[in-house]
Amino acid sequence: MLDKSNKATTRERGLLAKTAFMRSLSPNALATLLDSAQIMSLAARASIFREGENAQAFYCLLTGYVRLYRMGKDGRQADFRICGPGDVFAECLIPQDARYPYSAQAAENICLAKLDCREVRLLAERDATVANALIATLSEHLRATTEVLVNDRLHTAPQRVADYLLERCPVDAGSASIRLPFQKNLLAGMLGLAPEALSRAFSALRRAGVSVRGRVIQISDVKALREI
Amino acid sequence: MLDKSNKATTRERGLLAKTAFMRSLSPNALATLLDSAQIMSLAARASIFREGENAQAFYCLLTGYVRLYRMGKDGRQADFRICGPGDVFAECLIPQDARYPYSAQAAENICLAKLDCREVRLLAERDATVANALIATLSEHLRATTEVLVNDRLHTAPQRVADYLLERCPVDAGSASIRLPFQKNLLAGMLGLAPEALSRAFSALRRAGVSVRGRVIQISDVKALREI
DNA sequence: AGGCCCGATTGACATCGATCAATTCGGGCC
DNA sequence: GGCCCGAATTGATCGATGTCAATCGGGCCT
Repeated sequence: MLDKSNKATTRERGLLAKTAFMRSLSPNALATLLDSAQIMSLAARASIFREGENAQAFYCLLTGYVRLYRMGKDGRQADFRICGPGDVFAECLIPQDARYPYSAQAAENICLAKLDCREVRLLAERDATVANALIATLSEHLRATTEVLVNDRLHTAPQRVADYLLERCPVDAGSASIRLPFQKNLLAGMLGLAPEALSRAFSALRRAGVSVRGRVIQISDVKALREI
Repeated sequence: MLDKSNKATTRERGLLAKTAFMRSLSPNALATLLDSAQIMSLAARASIFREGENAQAFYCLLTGYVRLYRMGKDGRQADFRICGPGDVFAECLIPQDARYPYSAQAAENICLAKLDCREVRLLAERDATVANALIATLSEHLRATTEVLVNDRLHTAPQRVADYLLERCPVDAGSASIRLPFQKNLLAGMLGLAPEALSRAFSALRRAGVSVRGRVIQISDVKALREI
């Protein structure tokens, strides 16, 4: 479990700068953040932070995937967001939230940048581009989370799987082929399903022209899938 | 269905100014917003805006309750947030979201203030207190929505009802009495339940010392309820 | 190439919650 | 205080999904 924490290399600075969160920052703010970023690598399954820990960092994922989840009293855990390359998470920007309200775990080997949220907060006060980026990021997360919540309440498992697939199909394709960027395990969690239920949802979609081989998913009739 | 749209009276300005969103604004920004606010009253069940409509307003609720919901293809609708007095909703702050991604409906007779989100956006660029207020509001909404999502996935109906009750009990009380601020209908929606399921959840909680009479709920043993 | 191991699938079952229908309740109004 | 309508409860049933257990399969390592 490599856990060295380094300054960003040129390559990493490039990756970070292309991120949705950093793309629109003023050159000044961007430089400040890049300079203070700590780059770290973590092995699959490593914990990034846990529910209740002191929240002073703010993360930007460079490569790999991360699970954000909460645990119930009985020990079961529920994912509510899966972060991929370029995503920002744990935006603890209001001073009040001193503790992380959830846990974060590397779903595979990852590389991420750690920022100090106090610093970001102060920067946002002086530089409107930072404040704007925060607002845009939060808005987007809120939209996405709301979407997930509504989907859970409105759609069955096969419908949610179909939605997921359709979101990454070219809009006007007749057929399509998709390669999942991670294990089905993760996909199940992000759809709020047990792995078994995901499997069954895929079988249910066979009749709609969806065939699965490992991580590769063939969709013979995109339009038909939309009707599910 | 009264739908007049007026300048804010002194009383309404006072209410608005005490709102979580406006409380921390600079005097300048506060005055600007209060001056441009349109106050309107709507009858129960009136639509405030609908999914897909042009999003140019930003609302702050003064009195009553509002349902935010989305509709599925089959016409069923799912609430994802219930707004009460002082709440802000439809924060369409990034220029990109030109359309409301959901619908809003008055759950009872309400009084609300309508702001221009373009104006708020511009104000946020110049005044850091506005940007800060937006960040705080969005953070809080994100936290709350995440909480709901996780609760849905982790807890059964009686547990979610118990959670709701416990959140509005004095922390250290042995017993408590709560008066619901709205119809059970609304509560069901906000917990993601059919009204029948809410009823059944309440009966299930009888064994834990919860008794219901109309809108009044008696909890004989708060600590016991926590164990559910 | 073979074997191993973890992830994925399948089956059987239990449980939860939605739905539909039939009462009952409660609160607002006269 | 009584009436009446909409809201809430209760019952019966069904479908969806979680859970546990067994098996299968693919990828990876040697």
